[in-house]
Amino acid sequence: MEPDQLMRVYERLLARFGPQKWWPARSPFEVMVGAVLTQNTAWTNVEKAIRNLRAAGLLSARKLVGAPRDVVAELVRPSGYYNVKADRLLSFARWFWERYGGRVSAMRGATQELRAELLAVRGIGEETADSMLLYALGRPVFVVDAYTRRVLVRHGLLGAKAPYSEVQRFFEERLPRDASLYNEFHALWVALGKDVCRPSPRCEVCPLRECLPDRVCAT
DNA sequence: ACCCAGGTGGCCC
DNA sequence: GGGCCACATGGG
Repeated sequence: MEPDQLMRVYERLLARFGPQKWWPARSPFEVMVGAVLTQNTAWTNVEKAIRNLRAAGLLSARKLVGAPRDVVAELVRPSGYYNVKADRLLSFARWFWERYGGRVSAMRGATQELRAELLAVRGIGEETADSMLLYALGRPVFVVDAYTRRVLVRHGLLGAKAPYSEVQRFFEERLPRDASLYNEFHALWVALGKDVCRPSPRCEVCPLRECLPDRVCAT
């Protein structure tokens, strides 16, 4: 696909779904907490967990590091995998506190260096790291998730087993390196995945058809 | 009673 | 280095 073609897809999605206003959060730290909690989980459940953490006053690295594991687990219970996620939140909070004093403004390094640091934290994989970089730090990193894959694979634009880095490159090598664009584009792609490009698809109304006349949705 | 949701790490071969 | 598996709640 040509770069200008992908930009037209973006315009079409924006016209269809409107601005998505991601990431819904009150602070960059809350974005990072949400990025962990939303792993394979519906966002509505994450909202409940974040409300619990806020009510307990734990939405800062300083407070979170001092919280007992079982207390955190109980608070994040609505988001599922609550034992796993309590450990992941605490390992992230410990790293963030010790490495950066719990201050997002201290994360000034090169994007790829920061990415490597994040990936070294237990419970932070590629999507979570990239979500933090883009939505908490405003770095131009395109986020890849299950929706992104599904839409691309269905339209035959990528193989089903394409690794994360390849899916990411698909967007980054065709788009200007612009964090605002990546922000909105990823969110719109999720909107598309939730709407017509569901597991049980309604491809007859897929807005991509107008931009990709040579592509036929596979399912 | 199913299926799905803004993944990740461990273990196996 | 890929293929399974556990992890768990809440909504359709």
